[in-house]
Amino acid sequence: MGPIIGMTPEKRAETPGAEKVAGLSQIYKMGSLPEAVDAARPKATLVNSESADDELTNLNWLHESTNLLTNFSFGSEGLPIVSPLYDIEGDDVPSLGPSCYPNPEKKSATSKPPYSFSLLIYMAIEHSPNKCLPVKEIYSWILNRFPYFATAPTGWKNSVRHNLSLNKCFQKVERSHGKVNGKGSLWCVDPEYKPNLMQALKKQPFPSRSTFYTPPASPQSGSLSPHYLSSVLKQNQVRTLKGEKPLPLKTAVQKKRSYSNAFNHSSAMRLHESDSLATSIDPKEDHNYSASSMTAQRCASRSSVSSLSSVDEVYEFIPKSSHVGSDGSEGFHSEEDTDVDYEDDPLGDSGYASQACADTSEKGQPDKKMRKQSCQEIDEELKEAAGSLLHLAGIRTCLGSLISTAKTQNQKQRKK
DNA sequence: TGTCGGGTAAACATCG
DNA sequence: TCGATGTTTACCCGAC
Repeated sequence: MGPIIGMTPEKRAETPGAEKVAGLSQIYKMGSLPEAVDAARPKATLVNSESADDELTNLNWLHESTNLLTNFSFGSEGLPIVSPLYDIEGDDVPSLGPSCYPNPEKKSATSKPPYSFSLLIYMAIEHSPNKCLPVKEIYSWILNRFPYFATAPTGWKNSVRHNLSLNKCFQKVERSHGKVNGKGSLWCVDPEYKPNLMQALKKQPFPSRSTFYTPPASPQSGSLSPHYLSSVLKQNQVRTLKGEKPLPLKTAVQKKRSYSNAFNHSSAMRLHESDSLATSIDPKEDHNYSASSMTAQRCASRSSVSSLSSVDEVYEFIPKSSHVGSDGSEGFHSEEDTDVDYEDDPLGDSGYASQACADTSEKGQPDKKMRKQSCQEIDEELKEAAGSLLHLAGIRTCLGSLISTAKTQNQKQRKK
């Protein structure tokens, strides 16, 4: 892969510990890091991870959805945004999968991932809710995602530590004193080097689904296919124009919750995409908000157990056997699958409100009134959410046009 | 051919 | 004392 700018081994010249921590303190204005990261996030995006998924009024999913929608249209620096997701999503989206890997399906799950240790660490850290992980959890993340390392010689852990120590991209943060988190420090990605890492990540070929093992999150997690979401969005735009009530998107979201863990969890490119988008809008923008917090929100929103700090805990929550689909694909769910699941269990965990309303009314439950009332309340919230989505979509559109206008002007100025 | 990034191994120190 | 963690050094390899 290409060189990562600024990754020269100069850390030894730095005084370990104090300066780095101080540096991060400046970045995060922190006491202990998780709190500080939270504090660094804009209030509007602050999420109680425990309730994020349950709260119907929570609009993180809108952030995510609009991000996804936008990411389909453009990437940063004119680079096409491509993703292993595309390989999964179907024919209607560009796919680089097969061309990146000859016979990707034959690529063993135990084959070496095409990412450098720096990138693996980066992905692991970025994938964590707090954007910082202890070494042990970095190991776990890598192990979970790349089974190759389960059978690989133990030296890889040394390499991970070596990278953490050597790479300027990674900063060590002392754990907060109040917590008993075991020994060792937390490792974070230096925001200054994020673009470099992103650049390096972009240059990576996409691993096959088997190489990049993607454990699904909790059943409650998941995001939407851009196509599905955009279709609902379009419908709602039409409905709004007609003066009709928008479709309860949140309901649709919940219905589709388990739609695609791959979509939700292909962290490499999801990081990629979100960061690309963020930097494409304004490279000077606070990384914590534009990239990290968005990813963090996804981590928070994608899983009801995301309040657990450990990815281990999250992944252990779901048995690995469930990752393998009937078609042999690992950790990926087709839309059809989840639809079937949904039909099998329309209420399920998804809390599909309208369906619940219909069911309860049909069955003539004694507390009809109560249920009807709660259904109405839920619908109100759903309307609100739908409205917000439309609003955000509008903002995105405006931003998109502004960016393109700016680019055009920039090009014109350059020509002059 | 030299440089650089990446991978690996190893030694050593520190800490819980 | 032991194991995990962190740092440093050295060497090799491949890409450019």
